[in-house]
Amino acid sequence: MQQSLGTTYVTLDRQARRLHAAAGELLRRYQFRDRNEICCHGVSVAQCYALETLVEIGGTTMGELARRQRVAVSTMTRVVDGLVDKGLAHRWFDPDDRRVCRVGATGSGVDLVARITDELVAREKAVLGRLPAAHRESLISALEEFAAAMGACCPAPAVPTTKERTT
Amino acid sequence: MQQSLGTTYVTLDRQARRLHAAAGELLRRYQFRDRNEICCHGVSVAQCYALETLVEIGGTTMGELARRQRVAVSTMTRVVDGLVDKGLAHRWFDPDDRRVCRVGATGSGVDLVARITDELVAREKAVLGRLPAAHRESLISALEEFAAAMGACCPAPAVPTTKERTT
DNA sequence: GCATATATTTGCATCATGCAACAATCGCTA
DNA sequence: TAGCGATTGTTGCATGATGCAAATATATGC
Repeated sequence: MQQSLGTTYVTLDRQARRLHAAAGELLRRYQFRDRNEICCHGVSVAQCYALETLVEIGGTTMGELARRQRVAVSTMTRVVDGLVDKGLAHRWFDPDDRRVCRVGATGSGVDLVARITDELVAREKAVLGRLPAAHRESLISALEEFAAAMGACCPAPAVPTTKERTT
Repeated sequence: MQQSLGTTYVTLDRQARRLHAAAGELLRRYQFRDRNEICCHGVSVAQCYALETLVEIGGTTMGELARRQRVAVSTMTRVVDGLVDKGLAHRWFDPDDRRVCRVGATGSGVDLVARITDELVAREKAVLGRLPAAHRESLISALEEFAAAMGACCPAPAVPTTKERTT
């Protein structure tokens, strides 16, 4: 396969369009899956994502949580409100800086995330099972590399409303 | 690397968890990108997706459009309402079956999709450019295969409110 | 102590989403 | 041809996500 500079560009353009299509399709499939699988557990999709992050990193501040989920802090306020109402998270002022709100998952929050994650991971397993075993590892590595490249490429100030300082 | 039956299962479980994490991360990045990139063009994200599909398949019915986007028909009604209000799509009754509503993109709809798609594809190109050239093709193929496997695995009745018959 | 910066919440508006009820139409059958 | 059930789509209603701007509370620097 010989490539001049010109065909390289054409190839990249075609690849980008295929990537656009495939990623969009994947996005919709995941959104659909999440809508259907998560809500039966009594939490919304956004609440589940936030709680998952809380469990994963073991508690943080509102700003950091919003940054990770890539939503406005005000949105995260309401998402966490819901989690607190349901007894899945707790929220308290940081004694060292009382402007800061620290958030953490409660015991039942941890349990719920475990249940939901197990369910979703089981689905991932089923999908992986449909792929040739030799393709699985490379798919996952490619996804990880891709997500990292996207993060590096689209800087994303992350917290739109207030400037977040990289501590 | 030797594998007993036991370690195979362990590996699959670990892979599924990595897949879950990577896909979730990717999902959030795309959602964030779409929120920021699409809305400046005067359409919502859902409207843009629907319009993109309309352009791609050259017009269809409400039910089919809803099925492709994996949302309820009632939701799609409102999304298309918005597109029609903006002059980006048109809607008319099918003469052969007047229950059916056909939808299509207008000229300005086609133009808008072209503008937005170009912008998004340019971003995909930038991301691809950050990957080793040798990885690009395999990433895209893997994504396509993965999306297909998800579709085959999670049947997804597709239209939640009304039962869709596989014609 | 006061001005400024930071972290978060609240008010407000927009939009997505699903379900249930309704409306219009089609196809079939008596 | 009238009627009945199925199909297709829209509307009313409720829930929830989202961002921006204003307000609140606290910290920091002078």
